[in-house]
Amino acid sequence: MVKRSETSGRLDDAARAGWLYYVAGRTQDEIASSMGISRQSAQRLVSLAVAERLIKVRLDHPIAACLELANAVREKYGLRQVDIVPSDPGAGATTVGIAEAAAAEIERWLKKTDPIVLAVGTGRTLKAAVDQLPAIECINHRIVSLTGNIAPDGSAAYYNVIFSMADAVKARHFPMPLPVLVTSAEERETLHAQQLVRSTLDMSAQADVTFVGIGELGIDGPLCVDGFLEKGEMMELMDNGAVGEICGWIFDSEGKLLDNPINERVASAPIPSRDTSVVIGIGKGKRKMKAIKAAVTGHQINGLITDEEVAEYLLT
Amino acid sequence: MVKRSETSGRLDDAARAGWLYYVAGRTQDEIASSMGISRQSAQRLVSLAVAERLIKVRLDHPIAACLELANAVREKYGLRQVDIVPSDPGAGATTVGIAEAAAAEIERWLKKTDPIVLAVGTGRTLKAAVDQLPAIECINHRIVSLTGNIAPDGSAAYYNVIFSMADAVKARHFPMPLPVLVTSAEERETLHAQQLVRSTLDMSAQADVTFVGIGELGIDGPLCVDGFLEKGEMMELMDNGAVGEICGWIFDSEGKLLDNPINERVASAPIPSRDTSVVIGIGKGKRKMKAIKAAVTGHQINGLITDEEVAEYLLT
DNA sequence: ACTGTGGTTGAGTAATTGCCCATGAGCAAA
DNA sequence: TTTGCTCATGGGCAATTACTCAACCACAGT
Repeated sequence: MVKRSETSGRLDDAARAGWLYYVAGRTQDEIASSMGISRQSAQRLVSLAVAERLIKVRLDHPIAACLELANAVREKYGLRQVDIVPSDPGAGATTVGIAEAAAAEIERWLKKTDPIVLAVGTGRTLKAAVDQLPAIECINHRIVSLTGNIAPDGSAAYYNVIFSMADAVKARHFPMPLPVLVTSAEERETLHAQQLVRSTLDMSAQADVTFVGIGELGIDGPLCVDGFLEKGEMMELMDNGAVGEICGWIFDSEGKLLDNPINERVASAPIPSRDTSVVIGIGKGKRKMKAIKAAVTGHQINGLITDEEVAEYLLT
Repeated sequence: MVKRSETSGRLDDAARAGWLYYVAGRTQDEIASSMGISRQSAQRLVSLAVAERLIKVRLDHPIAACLELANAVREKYGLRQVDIVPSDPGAGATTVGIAEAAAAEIERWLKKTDPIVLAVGTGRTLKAAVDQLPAIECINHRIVSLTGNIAPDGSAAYYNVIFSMADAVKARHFPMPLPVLVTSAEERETLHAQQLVRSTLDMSAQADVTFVGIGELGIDGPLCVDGFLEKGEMMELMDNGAVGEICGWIFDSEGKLLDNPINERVASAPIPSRDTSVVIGIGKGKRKMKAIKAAVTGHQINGLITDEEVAEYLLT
């Protein structure tokens, strides 16, 4: 039995219980008696292990349907890489499944031995993916955020994922000390000219791989919900043909960045080159379908992680 | 509600069901209805996915390796219980880690409500473990020492752990009022025939659980250091194949007790039955490896608390 | 010392899952 | 066509697990 120091002891016990349950296949009763605790406590430890993401489950079998879809989507849109996860008919717009898949992909990159620059955008889906990451130590890599970490109300933006990532991944990380939207193009110029910002922007342009969430527009889309845009602004954007955004950059149904006042105020770094690096978009669900189709059509991204439902839509 | 065609393999369905169950966290009922099959079939698919190793579970925590080692050691040597603590490469032959683990295990037994007889041996490791015990009150239990409490020079032996234990644990405790080694087999008979000794011996034979240290031989081993044996005697023993001792009982590399004059002079109680009770050996470190391997091979013990280093050695 | 708060525990109970078994479909051999 | 075999199926039920709740404990702030 591993040492039972007060604080870390609980997680140790949780890990032990989780291992006995999932890996060794013991029942919770057996675990309880072997650890000298009650059955209920054993159950709690097991669910704690799950809640703390100590237990990672992955499916080691390419579901043929998903593979076929992935291939078809990749060919049709000329993408470098496509991952399709099964749709979960019950759960609606949640991040279940896609987060794990994205985390696995991120992990794959981080395990490379050669130093890489990994850029991340923002969004709930990406946040969920990052939360699935195990602890990794990769001193050689650098992680850079494409988007600002300051919310409209001045607080640190919750969905700025680089901080969550720093918790799990031991690597140098470079946040972007800017708001997401500034008040004018001129202000953006000024801010971007600062030395600190400048170097972060330069680094992001050299990213080897980039993970971004794909956001849909609409009055219940993230830009409105998180208070970046007013309802009125959103309606106007949509009237002008906007269908989605990546890191705040708004694009139309062809995937072309819109030439409008909002995009001039976006303080995010430009999306790294799709010619020389891998830019993987993450998103699923009916509401994001149009945005995703636009993003792949206009080559805002050259990699995609999504679900069956969206994949089938992309093929129609 | 997608009906699977027969052509798509059964394993695909299993993978899908397994994914929905383990990754998406749906119940088997939900999976059944979304795949258009009965709940039972869904259950079968899920267990098929597990049986076919489509589902891989891993524990993302440092103790995972220890648990796997423990399982492997337990199976290989047919032990009832094995605890492995992480090796601390910095600390050499100290009791760091293992003492806490052993204390936790002792505590677990003492917390039982049904009255038990707990027997203890001797040794530095066991002493360190007992020192880690918190104050416990357990009037119903009895604690009995297997070994004498009189050192070769006539003083009370420091490493007789039952007195340390009595400080922390409020329970009736029964030391063994004897030397560890007597001068001859005849003297042992005489002493053991005494009423007081007799009853303690009888009680030790009924122990529900026993904790013993595992001692290595050698001129810097405990038997020599504590003055029980002369250098010359030790060398002779080792020439005769002795590799370790438990409570003074010396055994060879197969774990068989040696049939020699020293063992005839050991005044300790016999090690309680490994068929009807739990006898947990405690020890770690390179120097004890051979002794530990012998003890588990010869079933001198049926439980083990050790460290990763020894566990790996045991598996070679 | 008092008290509220956060966290843990075991009991009880509802939900979920694992497994046995009778049934019947599919199929090859008689 | 019949027989015998295999195997998937769903019903039923026992085992197992998840969740709720009240009680309890430790502790920080009056």
